[in-house]
Amino acid sequence: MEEHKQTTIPEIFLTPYEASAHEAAIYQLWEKSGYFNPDTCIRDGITKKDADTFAIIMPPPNANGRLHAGHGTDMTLKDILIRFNRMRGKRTLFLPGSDHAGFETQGVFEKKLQKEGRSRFGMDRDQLYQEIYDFVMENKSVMETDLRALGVSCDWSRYTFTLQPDIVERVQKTFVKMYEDGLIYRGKRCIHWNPKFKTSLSDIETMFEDRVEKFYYFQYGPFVIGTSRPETKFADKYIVVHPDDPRYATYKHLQEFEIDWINGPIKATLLKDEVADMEKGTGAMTITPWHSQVDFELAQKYHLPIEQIIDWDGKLLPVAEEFAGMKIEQARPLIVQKLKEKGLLVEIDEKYSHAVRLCERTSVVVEPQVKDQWFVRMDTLAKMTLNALDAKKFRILTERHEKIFRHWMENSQDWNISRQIVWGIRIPAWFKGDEIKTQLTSPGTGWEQDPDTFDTWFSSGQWPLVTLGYPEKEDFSTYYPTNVMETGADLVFKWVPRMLMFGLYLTGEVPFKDVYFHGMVLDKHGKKMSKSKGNVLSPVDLGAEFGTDATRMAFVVANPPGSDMPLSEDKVRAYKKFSNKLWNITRFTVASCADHDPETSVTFSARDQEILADLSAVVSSVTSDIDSYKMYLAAENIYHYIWHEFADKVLEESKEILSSEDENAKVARQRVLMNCLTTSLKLLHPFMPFVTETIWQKLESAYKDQSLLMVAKWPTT
RNA sequence: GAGCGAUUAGCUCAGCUGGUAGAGCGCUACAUUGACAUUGUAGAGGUCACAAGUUCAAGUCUUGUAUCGCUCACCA
Repeated sequence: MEEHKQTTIPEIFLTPYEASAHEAAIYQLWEKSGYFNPDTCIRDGITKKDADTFAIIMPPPNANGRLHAGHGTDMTLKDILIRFNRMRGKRTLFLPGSDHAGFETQGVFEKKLQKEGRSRFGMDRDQLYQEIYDFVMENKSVMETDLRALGVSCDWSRYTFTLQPDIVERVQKTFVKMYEDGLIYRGKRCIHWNPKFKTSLSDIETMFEDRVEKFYYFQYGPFVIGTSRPETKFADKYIVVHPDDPRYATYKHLQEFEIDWINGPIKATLLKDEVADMEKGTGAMTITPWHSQVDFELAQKYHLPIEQIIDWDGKLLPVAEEFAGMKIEQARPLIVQKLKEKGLLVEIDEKYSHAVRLCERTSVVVEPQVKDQWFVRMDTLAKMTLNALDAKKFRILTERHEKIFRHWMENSQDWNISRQIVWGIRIPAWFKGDEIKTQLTSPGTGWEQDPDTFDTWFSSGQWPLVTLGYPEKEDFSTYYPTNVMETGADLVFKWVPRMLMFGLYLTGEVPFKDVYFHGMVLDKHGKKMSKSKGNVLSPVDLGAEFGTDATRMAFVVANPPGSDMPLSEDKVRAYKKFSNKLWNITRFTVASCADHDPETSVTFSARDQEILADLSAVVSSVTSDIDSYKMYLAAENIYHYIWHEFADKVLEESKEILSSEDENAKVARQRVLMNCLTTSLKLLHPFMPFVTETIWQKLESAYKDQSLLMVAKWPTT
């Protein structure tokens, strides 16, 4: 008997589970089957032609680097949903792609240029574009390899890149349509300017940093004004005070003063306006419309002249006279010194703390500048989106994020979509003198195309539409709207609202029904992962060391929607042990059932029935948990069942029955065990696809409804 | 400055519509050629941040306080 068992256990089970020995081959098996593509599933009769659809558009990882822990969570959660629904017989599409990530990629590339002692300025536009293109293509393939390593079951035949010609054309057409509909306008506004990378930025591409700096008080005629930026004050000719400020009651609105200023006498005018804050400093300020949004708006209100003080490189212009050509940091102390010598410096507050706006990607201090740019008018689109939310056309799974989302939507400013970089989709607008035309091809001789490109979010905002081939392709009518948008909470403003706005605007329908935000992956102490702290865990490296399945489990368990999750190697290691536990459970079960004939009829004992009922209960709870996006509970549930119920209790108590003389009882129990095993493998497959499929491949075909577990039928109760 | 969240066993966290606390890891003891030491069995460990309130009954609802964290914001 012992010898018989030895020969029927596949040899593979005799040594511990070694993930790296199986994963690549298993992925190849899946990919070769063609079943990542729903059309192939229909062709082979695995999925019914009229089955419900389940579609997820992959948030395109930026085509400029490797996958990080954030992607790990992201991809794992989506792949679980996809595998689950595929096994349930839905027409399931996971559509992959990558994003050119305009400014970010160009930033990465410019660093590379810098190392080589080169600069993009002065480079030919087409040459620069081509070089970045080659650079991105190289990195793109790395990213695709990483996705495969994570076991992501996406349909590679539908792979989309944001700069491929049909996508570019679609995005440009949207621009033209929006311009015609009055949702896009070109206007001179005070925008965020990055003087180092020489491009404008939208609000969401900037961030604030609290800094303690000097705050200066200067005598400005009869007033004392405060400023943290003396270098912008050369051309300030208007003082603003609050109309109710008693300190300035004796002065009149529009009263003029002859005063001595940095570079000599000037004529200044008093404005009384409520924007002035009486609590702030002396309650009096001068305005610099070209370099401040508030001041710019005030200048527009009173039709004041505006003048540029700082150039596009961040250097002072001739208006600064002796300081012209100087960088701000260099000029500031000299200007203060000069004012001090003139007796105009009243006081310096050394500990003034305020928020400084920085470029989110490069941490360069942003300089407000007035510039002609293209803007998307947000009011109509935001309202459209909020209406859809109110009408429950889509829902945000976490209440907290819904609040945040609403608040942002209600307060969103017009969106600057032009960028002064080459890496992106060129804006299809043409200029001839003061004339403007928006169309995809040149209107004729004498017309110059706008050199600017779109903000990345202008194209990725249309991602669900363009990937599915809006408006004419069949995929669009089949899979739009998609089921769920699962993405990082950091995209609650950047990406999600834009997809909703574009989707609703162009099709009248939301692009997805549910929005699932996952939190950030933190290190084991709950700190942000960052290269400088050296606490970064790469999903690919973790997968190589502990197995991809273990890594996936670590990303899912205890990771409820909306909250951040600490991750440690210990956690991953725990699930590596679990892979091996499952491996040994299989070894024991298969060995114990080697002489079992799956065709014979059996009579279950009361205990057998109880075991099967328990199994059923697990099936239904795992199913409903995933259905309600509680993957974190489902994963724990199936883990707990397999280890502490199936292995610790069922298998242990079965040992006696399996070695007993009661042939009927033994055969029935064997049937029960094989049932528990195959059902467990199915339930666990979405979470731990590799080890479950590896085992499945070694099971006798009589126990399988499909030769690939990936497309086996999800158990029902 | 505003908003939001968190505070439960040493660590990381579950505890849905209120009824006298749970999981994983860790720890302790014991077991070991018997599917698996990437193991099993047993066990220790918490006045659920603090204060007040509602209730027959409160981690669970209300209010306030404290600490931590996140996000947003045109403060000269």
